[in-house]
Amino acid sequence: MAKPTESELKILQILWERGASSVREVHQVISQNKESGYTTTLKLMQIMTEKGLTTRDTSSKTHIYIAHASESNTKRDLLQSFIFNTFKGSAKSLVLQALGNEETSKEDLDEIKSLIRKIENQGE
Amino acid sequence: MAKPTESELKILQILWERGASSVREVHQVISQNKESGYTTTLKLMQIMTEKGLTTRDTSSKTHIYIAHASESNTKRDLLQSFIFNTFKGSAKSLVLQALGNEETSKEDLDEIKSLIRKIENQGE
DNA sequence: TTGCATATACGAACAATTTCGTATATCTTT
DNA sequence: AAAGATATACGAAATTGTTCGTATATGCAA
Repeated sequence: MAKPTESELKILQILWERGASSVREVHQVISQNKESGYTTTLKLMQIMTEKGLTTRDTSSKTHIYIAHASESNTKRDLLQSFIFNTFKGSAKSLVLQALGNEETSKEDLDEIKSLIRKIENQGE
Repeated sequence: MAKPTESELKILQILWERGASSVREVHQVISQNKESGYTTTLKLMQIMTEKGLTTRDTSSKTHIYIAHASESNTKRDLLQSFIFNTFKGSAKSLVLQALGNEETSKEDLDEIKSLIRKIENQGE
């Protein structure tokens, strides 16, 4: 699956969240944060379909688009290459930086600890 | 500080690691992984200087470049916007994904746990 | 059935990034 | 001092991504 650009990712996120949607629906969500033309969104979604990032149902006048790239795979790949480019491939560096930077709530920390425990116990 | 592009980041990483370097030195490192012309690297480093990402000592024929963007700030900013774009701003999601994806060594997990403990004790 | 609202198709402008060729200056060696 | 090696400067092509205008088709309402 091709790596989505930043704009394409935004559209994928909307499709993942809303499920199958028309261009107008997607464009409405985008317009909430950013001024942009309707045909810009249309064109992007057409390109995404060419790339295989989305598929669409063209049986009625209003085409309905569906994310074809899965959320988990896409995020995994993007994270992978981000770690490679920015942290020389070290997931640990990334995690330490991320936890160090932000205010992380007690609940979030608990969740992370719980995952670590699970990983640690896998070898048994 | 302007956000570096992917190529610029690669150069910054080299400067962070090697310290002050000439264009040729940087280009030699880049050439190990990827075929590319010398003047390409030169041009990039000139642009980076315009942007303020690097400074240079032009007192001798061979200019010596120095990273001006700090490693920690740059990585923090890049991580910030990556989390925003890809994980809707949730550092927790990113960490869970990163730990889930990769084989993380026992030592790395210990280090992460230790940081978590430190964060947890900060409020006391 | 005519006209208005709304859709898609598609070329092309624009912008940002990357790449490189060529001109020219500066050392170093003979 | 001349020649060769090595540097920078800089314009511009090539590439990739984003944005939009305009043409045209389709459905709906009066």
